[in-house]
Amino acid sequence: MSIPDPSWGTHAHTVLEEAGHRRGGARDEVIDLLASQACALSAQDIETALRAQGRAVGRASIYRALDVLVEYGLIKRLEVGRAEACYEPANPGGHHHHHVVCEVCGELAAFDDRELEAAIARLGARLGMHIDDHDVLLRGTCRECAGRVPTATPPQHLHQH
Amino acid sequence: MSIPDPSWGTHAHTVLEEAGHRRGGARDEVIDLLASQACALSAQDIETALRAQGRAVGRASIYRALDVLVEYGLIKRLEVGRAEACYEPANPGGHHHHHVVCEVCGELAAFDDRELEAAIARLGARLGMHIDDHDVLLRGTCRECAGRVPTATPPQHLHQH
DNA sequence: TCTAATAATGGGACTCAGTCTCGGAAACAG
DNA sequence: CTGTTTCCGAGACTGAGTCCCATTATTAGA
Ligand SMILES: [Mn+2]
Ligand SMILES: [Mn+2]
Ligand SMILES: [Zn+2]
Ligand SMILES: [Zn+2]
Repeated sequence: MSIPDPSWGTHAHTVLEEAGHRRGGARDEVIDLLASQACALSAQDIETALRAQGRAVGRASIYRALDVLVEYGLIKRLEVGRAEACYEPANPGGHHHHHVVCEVCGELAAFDDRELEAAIARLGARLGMHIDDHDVLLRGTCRECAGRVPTATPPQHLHQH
Repeated sequence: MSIPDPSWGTHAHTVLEEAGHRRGGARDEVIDLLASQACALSAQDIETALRAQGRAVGRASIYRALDVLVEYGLIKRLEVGRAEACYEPANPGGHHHHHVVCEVCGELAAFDDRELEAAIARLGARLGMHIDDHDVLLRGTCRECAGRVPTATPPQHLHQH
């Protein structure tokens, strides 16, 4: 999700409405914010962003909205090894991408790979159990950080959190 | 890691010793427990298990031990979408596996797939940045749970935590 | 339009995995 | 042995996420 997809917001609203959910201000704000965003956001990010634009929403409501959206497959929850989870809109068509995280600066980048997806699909078939989702996370050093690191450095240590 | 590998424990002790770490009771207990275990353990699991066998170890020491072990690549940290992380011994040869988690009962199973690893390796090369680790997690429904679920069930929802 | 039923909201207390601190214990080089 | 340094444990602390519940908003139906 490198480019924000404005149509995702309407789609999300529609899905929830058709599922019988009433429309409330808080959840709408969360959806609209996610629709306008290019990159995955944490619950914290969402709270801060909404407050900053004068549309503060209770923390409980943010988590509730995220739960519902995950439930309907409208957003994808990402665990990136940080303390908090991040969320990003999911393409209704099922097309998706995965991420590489820089172990040095924590930057998150997306990539999209047909071959990887194909390998996972075949693997699922081979396992003999029904697989309906998967996560892939690559860890490495981004270009910028690779240039900045002195040559005689001991192996990078990634402390949890 | 379906079968505990007793030699891993000695290997871990050796690596740490050669790296200049002093040998202390707490970390030894953690290593020995991990070496005897077939499945990934959380920090909580470790604390409980050690206490149960009368070898209680401070929580801080458990996390310290896990940090060091991750740092030297001796264990692998797993995020399985639960609240806490899990840890399991890493094969010194670099050979490893990934996991499938059942969305219904939470059971964790390991699998090992050459084709997937090859796809990831090629992908890393294509990305043009140095990748030194990766995670893959499949989510689905295990055989047991597939049999138990009534036919007219709405799509399984996986609530976070 | 009005109303009743019910879903959504938000403040704030609470949980609990993980972190930090610091005084004391153990390891080990010399 | 002894001094230096690392390791250890108790417990205070942090912060993401959860829970509760009184209040407010939505909406189907009269
Ligand atoms: Mn994929
Ligand atoms: Mn792999
Ligand atoms: Zn970087
Ligand atoms: Zn199951």
